[in-house]
Amino acid sequence: MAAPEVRPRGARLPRSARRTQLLGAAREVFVAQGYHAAAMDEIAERAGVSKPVLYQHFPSKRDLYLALLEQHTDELVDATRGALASTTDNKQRVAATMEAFYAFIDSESESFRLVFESDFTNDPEVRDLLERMQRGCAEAIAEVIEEDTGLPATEAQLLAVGLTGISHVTARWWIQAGRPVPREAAAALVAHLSWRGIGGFPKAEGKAGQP
Amino acid sequence: MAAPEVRPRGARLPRSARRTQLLGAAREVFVAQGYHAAAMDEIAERAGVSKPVLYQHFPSKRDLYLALLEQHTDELVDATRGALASTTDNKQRVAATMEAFYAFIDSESESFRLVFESDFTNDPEVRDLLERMQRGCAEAIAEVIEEDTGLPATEAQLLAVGLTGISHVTARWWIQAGRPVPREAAAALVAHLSWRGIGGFPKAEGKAGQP
DNA sequence: CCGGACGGTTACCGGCGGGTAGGATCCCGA
DNA sequence: TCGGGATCCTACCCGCCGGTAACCGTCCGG
Repeated sequence: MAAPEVRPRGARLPRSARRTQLLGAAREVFVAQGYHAAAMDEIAERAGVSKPVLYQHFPSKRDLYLALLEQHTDELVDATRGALASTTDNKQRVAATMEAFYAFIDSESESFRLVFESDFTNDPEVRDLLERMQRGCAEAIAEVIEEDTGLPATEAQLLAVGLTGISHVTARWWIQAGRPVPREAAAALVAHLSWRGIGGFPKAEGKAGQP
Repeated sequence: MAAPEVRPRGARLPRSARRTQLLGAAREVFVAQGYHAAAMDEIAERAGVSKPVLYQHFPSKRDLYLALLEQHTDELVDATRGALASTTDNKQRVAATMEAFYAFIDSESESFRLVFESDFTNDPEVRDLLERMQRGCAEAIAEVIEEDTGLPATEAQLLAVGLTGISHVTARWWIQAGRPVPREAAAALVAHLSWRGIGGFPKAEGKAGQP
């Protein structure tokens, strides 16, 4: 691939600039290799720097990973909140949220892999961050559901989680299958599924369905 | 916890019995710790046996994990196929499939964690197994969708994946939240969501929704 | 009584990779 | 010109764990 392999060595950088650059290199490596297979040496090399420099900015591999992860989970929660607030028509809300979700997953950096394909979920803090993220997204959605349907909180939460599940799983499938349809089409189809259900699709002939 | 810690040492077993027992011990450890944190020593100890015995049955940690994983992915695909074949009414098909999915996840052994929370997805063969599993489930569902709606294969596949996504994500949430509602209720609610969509739930007052 | 197959054990190796000690360089203000 | 405080490097340590070599007891057929 023509990815920005190893950056030129030798250039000195002010502390904060170096830090963000290291985060970028770490993201690339963690996304490509996962937490366990990623080596600190490799992250350092990718950034054009030696390992101790990395440790001057982050106390441990784990902390580096957590910093990165938090950044991206926050991003998704914000995107979800934004999409929900963009309209008051619920059907459009669903569409907007799906679109936001697909946009998040479709980013060049593939950073969604950190969030949805983490291989460090054994760590309690990682679990906690991911759980928080899901709560953040689901509660925002559940609030709307609860308000508009009068369902009990638990049920609303379950439905909300279901909606995030649709987007999450279909979006990853869509990427992994090589984006077989345009992003907007996929998001729209999935939004339709979410809004009308699978029973809401037209029947071909006299097959079974609703009476 | 009162989990069956370490089994009594000293008993000799015929080869095949030992093998299945080792698989059981491995499942317990992998489920509790994940692939990376699990040590071969611990699996052996859990089975009341020494490490070389483990290696007389499985050539490597990776192979052991793969054997275990394949077993459980097959299980889920079969359950899905069974549920789809249990009726010809599509609405009931959805309900049955959800119920099957929830049953799979609600097993005592928590073996679903191997499948849905694997920390070894970096491995190509693991990826392949999981991908196969999703294809297996999704294609079975997509076949029905395609046949009944006349949608193109890709679209049907996307919808099918969406339905698996609902079950997968809600079921895990339901477990993680401490099973806040009975399993049948959760499965039924989620089946309703899948069939009618979020737009199919009753409105509380004069709020936005379908016109 | 004997040999060998089978199931099991202890004790060890080796490398990978996270983390660190100690020193070299360079910029900048006095 | 001369500290001194950044920034960065080479070189190393060491613990963990997957995997193995070599050996032991026991049962069974001849």
